[in-house]
Amino acid sequence: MVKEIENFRDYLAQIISMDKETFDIAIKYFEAEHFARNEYFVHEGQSCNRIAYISKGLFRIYYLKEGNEINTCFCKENSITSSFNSFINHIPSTETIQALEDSVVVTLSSENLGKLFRESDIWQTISRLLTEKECLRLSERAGLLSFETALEKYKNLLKNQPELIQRVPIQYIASYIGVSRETLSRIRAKIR
Amino acid sequence: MVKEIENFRDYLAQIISMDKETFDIAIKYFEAEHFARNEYFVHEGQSCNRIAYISKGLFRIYYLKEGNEINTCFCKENSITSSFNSFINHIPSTETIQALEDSVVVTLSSENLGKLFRESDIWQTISRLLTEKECLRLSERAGLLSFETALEKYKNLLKNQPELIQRVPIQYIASYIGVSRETLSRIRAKIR
DNA sequence: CAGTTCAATTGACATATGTCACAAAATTCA
DNA sequence: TGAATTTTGTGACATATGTCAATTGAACTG
Repeated sequence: MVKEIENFRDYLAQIISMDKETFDIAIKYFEAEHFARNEYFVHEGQSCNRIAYISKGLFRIYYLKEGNEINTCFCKENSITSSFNSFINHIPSTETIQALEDSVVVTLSSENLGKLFRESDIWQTISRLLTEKECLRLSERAGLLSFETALEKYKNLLKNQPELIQRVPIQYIASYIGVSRETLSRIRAKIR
Repeated sequence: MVKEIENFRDYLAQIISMDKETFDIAIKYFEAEHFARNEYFVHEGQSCNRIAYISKGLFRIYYLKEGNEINTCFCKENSITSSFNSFINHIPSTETIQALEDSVVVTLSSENLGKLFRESDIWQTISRLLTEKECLRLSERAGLLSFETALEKYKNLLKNQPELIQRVPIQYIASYIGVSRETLSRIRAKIR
């Protein structure tokens, strides 16, 4: 089935214009994979040697802090997910990535990405642009976490990523915005 | 004076190995600049069309939130500073960058960076690697800001960037770790 | 060097948020 | 469908932190 590959093509087309052939040559390096709900893309401690374009579904990234799961990111369809630090620097991942819904992804191993780098400069550029996107996301998140009240942070999320509240359990949302489960629950009661 | 250019060369050498000539060709695009203490590299609202390698000195990055300055980053010698989102996407900066000490930098305009991209792939790679570094820094910062007590955050800073406490006014440190000036002051009193 | 401004500290107090315990609701799965 | 499990919501309470005000200390300036 090639639908997910086509989705990936469209996704990249939004980032950079690219010859059909350039992409087609790369297809051999891609791999379609299915993740059932609750399955793991990578576990903390494992090296994450591939990146995934999410064609369908939803993942969360979290790490453990004193036994509690801290969610740092929710990655939905038509975006990229990976444990970037692990992927880039070939070190064990400090975070776990888990499917929250049945998901279909297109993966690319770091080995194959290396090959693509050698085959065409465009992959180097794509990689840079995607990294820049990730940077932007992270700085927005850092801004959100500092100096906002729990209420403001939740409203902010409602504004920027309203679907998440429908698709992600509230307990996960809580740690994502840096408040306790109970506090978030009370905030939600107040807003209604 | 070329000392700051040589520092920049050494800095890049740590990131990627590079022909002497490749760097030398690029030198014509670089510009050495001095910033006196309290001078601004970029103001909020301005477009930040250049990036700076800091050969000597210290800068802070901050934005205004309800009249208060929120410091998001301190950039010291032998590192890069810029308002990245503005620089990359050619949009007005949401943040201000100010010298905290007399500083000497090597700047590169986005226009000239574009030229370098066309002259040699290596600048594309360097750009990606620097962006990846920035990503890492940001995700660490996000981790620090969420789910740490004020005390933990301060201790963390002491551990990871102890010089900052010597070089940066405490009030700036406070907003950097996301606590009030007064709270930080009390924490410091307790630790001693 | 005195005077002024700015930065850091400290106290008193209000409050937002975390924690623990339990109840209610929703979801899962046999 | 119904029991079991998980998730969400509430209450009571403790506490960390913010806010406002006053004080002390340091740094700059003429």
